[in-house]
Amino acid sequence: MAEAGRGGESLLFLTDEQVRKGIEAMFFAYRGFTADPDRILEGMDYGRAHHRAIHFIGRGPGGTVNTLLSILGVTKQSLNRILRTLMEDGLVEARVGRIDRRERHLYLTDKGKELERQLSEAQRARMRSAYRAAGPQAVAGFRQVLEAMMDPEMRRHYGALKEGG
Amino acid sequence: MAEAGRGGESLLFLTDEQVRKGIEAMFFAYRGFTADPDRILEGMDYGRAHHRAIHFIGRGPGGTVNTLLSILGVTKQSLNRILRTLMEDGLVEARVGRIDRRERHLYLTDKGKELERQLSEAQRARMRSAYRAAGPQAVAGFRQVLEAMMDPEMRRHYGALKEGG
DNA sequence: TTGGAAAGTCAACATAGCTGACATAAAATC
DNA sequence: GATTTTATGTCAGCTATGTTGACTTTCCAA
Repeated sequence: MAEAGRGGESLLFLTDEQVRKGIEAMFFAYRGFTADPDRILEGMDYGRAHHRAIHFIGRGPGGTVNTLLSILGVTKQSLNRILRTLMEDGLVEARVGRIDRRERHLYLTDKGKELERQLSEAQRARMRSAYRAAGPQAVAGFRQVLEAMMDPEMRRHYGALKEGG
Repeated sequence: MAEAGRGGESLLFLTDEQVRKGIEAMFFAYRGFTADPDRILEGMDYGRAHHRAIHFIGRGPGGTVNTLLSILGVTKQSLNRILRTLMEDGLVEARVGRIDRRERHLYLTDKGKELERQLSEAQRARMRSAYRAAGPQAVAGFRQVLEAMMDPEMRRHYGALKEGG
């Protein structure tokens, strides 16, 4: 790989080793990223899949099952199992669509919102602390790289969620 | 949350919304991050766990099972199943320790190196392309935030892997 | 030399993915 | 009005990869 010593500084950083370190950074950081919610959920009958469903239902209340399906990228059978338990436990509510009555629109109940808040707070605390440690400029770069790493369809979903900055 | 309008610009970016977007960026980007190796492995009898084992054995040849265990953060029983199939298939070799004969030192065979190369190349291509799209400064920020997000023990492993810049 | 700790293995179980087949209801189309 | 398509849900069964518990082999130290 090594693109000759004289490469402009715009290319110099792309050594194989640098790229590998990026890969490992993603791996180790993702573990930290999920660690706190995982800890909260262990003991309850829920797992990471429940967390993801709760997160995105909370983020886009009234979304349909199909929407959630394409955000999460799992099969309907897999999602259905999760949703069923969440509804049975009264964390999520599915309302029949008024315009198209085949659709189910998903909402968090108060109980669901409470768990969402708890999970989210733990995860945000870590993210906020990482942001603080790295500084504003690093945060911008972080988001740029991650966005460039997404598949186009995921980037679409990502962009569709309401913006904060 | 909302830290009053007058917060210095060093704090202003830490709105709840910004932090949530960071969380979602991690989620969607990680999907892209694993997508290419997953595609390669589907059809073979291997999954993501095999990829991780192959990656870190390739990265630190001669490491013991215990080292790998603490890097991967799974139980030895879980790792053992993965390692057994990789050894049966002749991708990984375990050599009994010369000093402490309880230890097994792990190495990739030529066949193992070949699969490692193939997986790594796919993943590096995406990472490199994201790096290019985002630019050198963004890459530095990306790594800073990810590093700050790791649990300390993971950061230790991360730092121990040979540096490239 | 014996007993505990460490490394690794075997067995059994749980979670959450997957595919395939099928059911139901509603909407869209012909 | 009949047919087809869409959205959702369900059953059954498979796979990958986690888990715990019990066990063996090896090493070390009291």
